[in-house]
Amino acid sequence: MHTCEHCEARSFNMCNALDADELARLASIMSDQRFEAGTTFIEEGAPADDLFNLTSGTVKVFKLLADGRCQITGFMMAGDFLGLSRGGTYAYSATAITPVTCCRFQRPQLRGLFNELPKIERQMLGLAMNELMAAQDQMVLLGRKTARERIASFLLSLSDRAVRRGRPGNPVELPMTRGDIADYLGLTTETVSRTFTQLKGEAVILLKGNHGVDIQDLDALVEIAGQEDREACFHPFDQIA
Amino acid sequence: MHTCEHCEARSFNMCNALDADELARLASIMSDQRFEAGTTFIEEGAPADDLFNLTSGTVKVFKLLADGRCQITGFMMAGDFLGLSRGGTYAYSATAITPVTCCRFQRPQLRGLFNELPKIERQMLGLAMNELMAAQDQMVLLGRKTARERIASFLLSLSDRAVRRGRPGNPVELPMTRGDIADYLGLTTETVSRTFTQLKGEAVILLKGNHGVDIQDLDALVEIAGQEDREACFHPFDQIA
DNA sequence: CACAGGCATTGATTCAGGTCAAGGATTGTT
DNA sequence: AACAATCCTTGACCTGAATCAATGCCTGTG
Repeated sequence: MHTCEHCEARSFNMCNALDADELARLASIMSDQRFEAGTTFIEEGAPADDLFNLTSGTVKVFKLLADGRCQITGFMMAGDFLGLSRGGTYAYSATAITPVTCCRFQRPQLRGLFNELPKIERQMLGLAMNELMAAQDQMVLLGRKTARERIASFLLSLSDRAVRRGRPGNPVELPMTRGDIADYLGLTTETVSRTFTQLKGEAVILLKGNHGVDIQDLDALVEIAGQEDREACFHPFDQIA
Repeated sequence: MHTCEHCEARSFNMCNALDADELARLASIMSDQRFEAGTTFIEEGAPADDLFNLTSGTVKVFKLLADGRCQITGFMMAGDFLGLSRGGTYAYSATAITPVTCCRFQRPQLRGLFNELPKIERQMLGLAMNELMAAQDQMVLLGRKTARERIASFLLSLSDRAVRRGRPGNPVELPMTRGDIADYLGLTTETVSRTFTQLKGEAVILLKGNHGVDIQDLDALVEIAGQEDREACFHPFDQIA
């Protein structure tokens, strides 16, 4: 049984602000859950009964067009929450790309807890704002960056996220496939592959099998990504006011 | 002097949940402000001292790359809030594209009010979630839709927003320039113009000068936009839980 | 260990949308 | 009314990334 006190995701998720008693209260309405790699546990359009808070593993969040085109709107990791709804149904689908553990909440119960512990609500507002800012960065990437810039930005942002979670920023772990990366960056598998090869040829990165990239020349990568505001990239707990 | 009781934005912004006393409390820390068309009143990177709540007019929110490429992340209208910050500085720039009126709050004071009136915080969480879902839709558009699909989706979403604000959904008002539309949809001015011309040629729309579009064949436009989930498009007050 | 199925790379070719360039239509100003 | 100044449209051409098509490489399974 998972206990919140030892949760490795605790320092950067919605539980962060809670003391031991409040944590126990939260735990009482929560159930631990595990999903195998490949499991789609949220389906766009299905009744949005639950909310999830990831504690380990990586999840892809995506939307599909009628003809099968896919846009991945984010890769979720420990501390991220999942389950946005629109009119009572999920706004997107979510599939585990590695084995995943998470806390599961039923909506009505969580709503009750919000009234009891407004701190949680505030914490979630902060998380939502951060996600909104990340979404805006992604719009810049999708609307205005070249394939090369997209790949460079992607590697840097994965590296940053790893560091923020207390893991090494290099080499970068890529749990997802080339196809997933393409669906996240608005490209095709082939273009992703070609761009990796190109950066490898320039000695900017080194490919370590299919799921790892060693950054050999960080400055060059930052230069290519063209995002002046790199360090400003993610204050963990900005609040709206 | 503007009074909250008669505010036309009240029914769809963060003040929605407040009673008369609470509204007065809010008004006490707020100042009315007006900006002429063309005024950039939020600059990315500047100290984020204020938060704004639009009451009329249209604002473009955008981010710039070092070489001048621009991505507009949203057009804000009555009821929308502005002023997201990251590490104490604004996360984007904002320019009025029509004359704009808004309520201005100083951050520290608003923070104090959040503690007093948690209802506001909840209301803002709902607004933020809605914005996040809109951002995800925009990622699908930017990453995976064709120019034709983008333009059709754009016209429909403007029409929907007008209806939600109690205005006619047709003809659609376009206060922004072709260049702004391009910067929002990840296209160029020329492609926007050509696509309008093409849709006009197919009798799907009718151009009414530079700032109006008459939708002649709504079904065709919906078909072209390819967004199955049109009616689900924006429950005004979905809450996180 | 072998082998099957998915995943990744690479090459050849195409095409949607970008770029460059020239007029035409609005809009606000004196 | 004449004018800039800006915005919009249209045309000709180009190019970055998509598509089509092999082939090679992992990785998990019996």
